[in-house]
Amino acid sequence: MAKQNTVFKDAYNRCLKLLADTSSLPSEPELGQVLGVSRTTVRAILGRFEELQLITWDKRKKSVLRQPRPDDYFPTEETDSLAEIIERSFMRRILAGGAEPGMQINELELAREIGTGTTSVREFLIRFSRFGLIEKRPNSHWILKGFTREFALELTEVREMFELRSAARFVALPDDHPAWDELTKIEALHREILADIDKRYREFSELDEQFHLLVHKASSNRFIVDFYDIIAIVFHYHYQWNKTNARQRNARALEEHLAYIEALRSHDPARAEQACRRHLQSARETLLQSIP
Amino acid sequence: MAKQNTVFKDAYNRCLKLLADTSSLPSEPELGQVLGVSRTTVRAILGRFEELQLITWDKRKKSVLRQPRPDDYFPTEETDSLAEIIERSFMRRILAGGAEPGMQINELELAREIGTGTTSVREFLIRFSRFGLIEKRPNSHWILKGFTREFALELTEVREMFELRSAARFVALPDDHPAWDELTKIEALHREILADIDKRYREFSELDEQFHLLVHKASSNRFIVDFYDIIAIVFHYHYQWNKTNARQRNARALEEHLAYIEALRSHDPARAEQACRRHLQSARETLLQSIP
DNA sequence: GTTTTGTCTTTTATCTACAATAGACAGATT
DNA sequence: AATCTGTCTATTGTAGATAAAAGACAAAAC
Repeated sequence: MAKQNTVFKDAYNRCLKLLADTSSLPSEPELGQVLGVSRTTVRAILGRFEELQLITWDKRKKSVLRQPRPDDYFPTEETDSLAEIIERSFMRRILAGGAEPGMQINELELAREIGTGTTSVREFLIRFSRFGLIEKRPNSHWILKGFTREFALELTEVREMFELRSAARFVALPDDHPAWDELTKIEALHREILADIDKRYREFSELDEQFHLLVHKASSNRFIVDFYDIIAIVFHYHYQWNKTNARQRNARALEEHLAYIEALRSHDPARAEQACRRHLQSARETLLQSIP
Repeated sequence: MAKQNTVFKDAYNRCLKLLADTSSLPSEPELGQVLGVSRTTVRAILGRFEELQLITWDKRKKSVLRQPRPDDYFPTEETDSLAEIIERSFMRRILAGGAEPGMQINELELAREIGTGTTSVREFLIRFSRFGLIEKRPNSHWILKGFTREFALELTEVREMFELRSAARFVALPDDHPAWDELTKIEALHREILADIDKRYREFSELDEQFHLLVHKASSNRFIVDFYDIIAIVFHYHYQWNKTNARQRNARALEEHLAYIEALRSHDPARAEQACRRHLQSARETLLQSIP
């Protein structure tokens, strides 16, 4: 295969959901907009719908014939892009598995294990290298620098610089800036989850990312915002991997976030800095605790 | 061609220089060490030397037969790695040429113009994307964000944060840390160049990079040190491109560096911060002046 | 006149292949 | 005993090919 048709399959599945709600579908360009794909892909989806007798399709008329059944959907494993598959595979190996710092990483071997071509693995490693966890020896292998204590300390040092700066910018944002609205939404979600913490504490991870990204964006600095990718990926996999006391940790972090949000709202730089520092301090401790 | 043999050609040229000074060459592993290549490449070089009757080669005996002539060397254009060629080509297009922000970048077209395969161009763009000058639309083209005023401001903002922090670490370095020795060497070079500024002001660019990298390394933080790559590449191409008042600008920067170095030597954090700020301020102004 | 569709071209994502390079191992040499 | 050489294998860097996806343009439909 030259290219996985995951874009098609994923858009197809999402389009099936749309189809469940209406009796006829909109125009091709509009569908493309909604699904975030090109007309070529939209037409491929419509073609398949027609084949499976889900719709009749004659130019502008696209009438729904029947409701989609569960087996009309493509299995979710097939809708992940290759890059996602490689990333997960790789992260599992280096975070969960006993991967020692200094270990060599072999493109060919990785590709064989994941069942993919070397090019994709190679491109992944190049992209991934900016996270500071691996390093290339030209004309030779990659070296795993490892998810070590030093890594975590260096990461949090920069994170703290960036987030303090961003928080300072945030409090100075004009009142009509859309960030305030988003902050309100995020705050509401915090309260919802806290109110039902025993059942919903797992939702924290995603919310955490949303919140901090919003703060970082206030910096209006692409380097600061981009750096948040590193933090996000580290915490993302870290949460998946280290689940001890998750409920309690998340509850605490939610409370800290609420205090932090309130401080941002106060427009008082000193208060914001204090709340930010307090939360970052405990985030750092949590991260460090999980590293042997 | 599957792979350019630039490693061979470059090592071959360097080995020719070694050959000019001795009557016999050391063992294969030792040569490999000196040249930074594997034994396979060393043996290829020795084989070529023998063919060209530069040496006789019988197992451990490698006797020099004649001095190398200028035409024994490979032309320097052939010793640059593909990545270097692509980088130069690309930077020329986006810095010198009238490349508008928002312009689309086409992998295939770039590859054709440079005369290389798409894979290499693609990998270059992925690596280059961390510099924040281009951005990928998945399944579609890259977008040039451009070397704009905002870019320069965002870059210098982070640079200033990082360098101030690094300078603060530098003054606290123990007296026996090797960085002090290197600082002494760099200072001496500054004085040499200043003493003959009219002829040697062009050497500043390289020295500037060396000096600031040394300071950044004091942070012991991979993210801070890695970020310096971005600054280095921007200033590198910027110096090549904007040569107005170069002599005067460089003289001023050299003086500022000397004050900065002295302040670092004083071990006084406040003095170091002041000197650092002063220099960064004028570096920022210089950079901004060159952007329309 | 604007939007949509049908058709066609171009570009990207990915695989495979192969020369250049690195690296491993046993036997030879000091 | 240590190092070096000869030989062999494995991996990387790069090109080229191809299906998937994007996108351009004119004719058709509203």
